[in-house]
Amino acid sequence: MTGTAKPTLDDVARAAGVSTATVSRCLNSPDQVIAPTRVRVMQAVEALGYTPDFGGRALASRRTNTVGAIIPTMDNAIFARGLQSFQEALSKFGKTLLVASSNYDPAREREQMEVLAGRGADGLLLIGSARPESSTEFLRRRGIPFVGAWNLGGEDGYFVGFDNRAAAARLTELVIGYGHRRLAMIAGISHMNDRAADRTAGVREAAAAAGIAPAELPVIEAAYTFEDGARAMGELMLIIPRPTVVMCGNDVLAVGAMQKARELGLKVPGDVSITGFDDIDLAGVVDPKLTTVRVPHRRMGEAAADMLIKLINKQPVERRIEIPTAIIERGTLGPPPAEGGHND
Amino acid sequence: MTGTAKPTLDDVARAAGVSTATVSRCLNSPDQVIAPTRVRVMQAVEALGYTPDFGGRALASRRTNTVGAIIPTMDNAIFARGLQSFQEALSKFGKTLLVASSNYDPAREREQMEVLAGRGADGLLLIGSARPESSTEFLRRRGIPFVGAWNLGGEDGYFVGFDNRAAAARLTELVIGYGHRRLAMIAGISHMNDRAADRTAGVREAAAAAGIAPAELPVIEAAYTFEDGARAMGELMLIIPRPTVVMCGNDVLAVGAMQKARELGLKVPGDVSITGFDDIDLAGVVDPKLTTVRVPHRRMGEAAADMLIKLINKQPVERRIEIPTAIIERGTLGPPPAEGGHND
DNA sequence: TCTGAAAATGTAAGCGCTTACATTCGGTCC
DNA sequence: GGACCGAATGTAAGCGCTTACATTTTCAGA
Repeated sequence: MTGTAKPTLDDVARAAGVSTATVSRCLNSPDQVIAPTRVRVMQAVEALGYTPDFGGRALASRRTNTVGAIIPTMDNAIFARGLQSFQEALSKFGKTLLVASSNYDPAREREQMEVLAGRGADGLLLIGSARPESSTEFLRRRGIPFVGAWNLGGEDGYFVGFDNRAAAARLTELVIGYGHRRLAMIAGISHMNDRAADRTAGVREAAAAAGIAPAELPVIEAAYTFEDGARAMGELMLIIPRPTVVMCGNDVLAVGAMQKARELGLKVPGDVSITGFDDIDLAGVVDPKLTTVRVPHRRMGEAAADMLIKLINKQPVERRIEIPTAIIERGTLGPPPAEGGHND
Repeated sequence: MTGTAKPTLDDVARAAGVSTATVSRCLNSPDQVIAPTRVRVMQAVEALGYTPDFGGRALASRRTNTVGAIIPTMDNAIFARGLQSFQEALSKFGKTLLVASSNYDPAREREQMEVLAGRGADGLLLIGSARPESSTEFLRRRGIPFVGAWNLGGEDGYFVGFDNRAAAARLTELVIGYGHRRLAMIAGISHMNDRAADRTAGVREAAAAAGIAPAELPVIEAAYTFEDGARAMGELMLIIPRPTVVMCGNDVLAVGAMQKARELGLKVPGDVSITGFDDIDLAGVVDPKLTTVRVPHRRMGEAAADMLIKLINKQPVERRIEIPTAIIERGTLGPPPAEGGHND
């Protein structure tokens, strides 16, 4: 404990008997400094426990090598996984990731944008595309490139993600192909969440295309927990005639629904089919295993990092990179039960 | 798009026709500035899309209002949840959280410490206590307070967490109380993970106290996935005489084990009992529901924030805050099967 | 109307670092 | 041996901000 004050470049320079410029060079471009000097400087660095001050460095060099990500919540495995690989990819380019969360609140997202901009983020990763024009305008004005992930946006902006809508539609077509006509849906909360909204839209679209009237397709929105999924399932199962399939906006809801079905004494898929979305680990563990849509988060994280780096370096990039999804058929989707008796 | 350059305090001052000092005061202590001036300044801020540069501010004020957290991986719901509440608690004090991950590598953890120190973190949240002396020495020398979380450490340092060892021991006593003598364990990877190591130690300790020789207690370490849990379970079930209970280092492993048991045609808890640890949401969803240890992550996150803030403000604090855990008895622990026939 | 203290604002000195430019050093070549 | 040159190092000017201190303005009280 040689004193609590943070050592500065100057301290190191004095200790090593060189100028601050030489110390700086030792740290940033070592080969410009002759070996004996370098060794002496490095020893001083070590001895003092010096670490460069980020603020000073950023100020002087006008570079930060930092990129920011603003996710709705950390408390969701989906984002955690994608973010982890985003970070890994980034660190290969010597970039540091700063993570902030918005709690699904656009105002808070904007705040975090300002914080990250102030911290000198070279670029930003955002989730989805649902945000006020003023927020993107702010970034554009500042010249901070950003990419939207987990979904594909509209005309302008850069995106890497999935076509949630198309995937949901394809799954719905499969469901209808099994002979189901009485569909129901437990959707994620769509407010400020275009991923959830698109999935719902996809299901509705495909149902409509098959001649199922929108009024015939009950949709309940539920928060991202097993309990909420179960609760929604409870409501849906009260409907007469009972839906023969419940399509869920994500796997967590689907597992909640399965649990409720079991409680109600309903066999899956014998009495009611259930589908999920995301293909999280859990989907392979429940019994029967969940039929769902695989969404490759890791690949998306990497692709997003790649795109953002290129944007920062002003290299040419595609505006949209679509990561393909795949329907994983497992055990929870089957043909509808034979018509007739209310099995009571 | 009024130009891409980042506006500075100076730009705002000029636009508002005041000095930079006044602008700074508007931003930091608005009541020192008379209303008309303040309005004019704020309009200029708005019009230019100005956000203060963090580096410059940190440099000049020697304050950052930043705290850092270094977690092993983001890819784990356990940390995500605790961190989320840590952050929420922190933001009430106007602190910003910077998250870094170490990938369970002490060298990388040390690196991140230096990065965060360089970024001016006022304090640090670390996970557990397994790290080289040199790392903690570095922080101490820098006068950066830190608290270890998720576990309780040794003599020195500040900790808020659970007594993983005692909790595991209590659960083991319960298991033995059910009449089990042939225990086995699927432990988390203990390398650089004192939480996993402590849980294993607790089980061993209680078993030994009940007269079960260490050699009679097979332990397999497995990574944090369903698959690894299932694989370990497979190996354990080959042992003759077969263990009557498998205690798992966390719920994920336990669910993997349950899945394997089902595959093998073994009834839980009829043929083999299984216990978990953590009480994640999943524990209440599997069938039968998992008997496990509840670990209140949110409360821990809050307590950790509280402790760190006090440390930063040099207020008095307890060195250790233990968050109590609770055994949650549900459906996967029962008496051992009657002795005799190998049910073949 | 004038005085003086308090309130509002301005001035300018750094905070720790990088970097353009200046200086010094150690060789090489004639 | 001296001129010259590239390599190594030093000097010093900011980067955008806060803040101690100086200056100006305001306004209550006489």
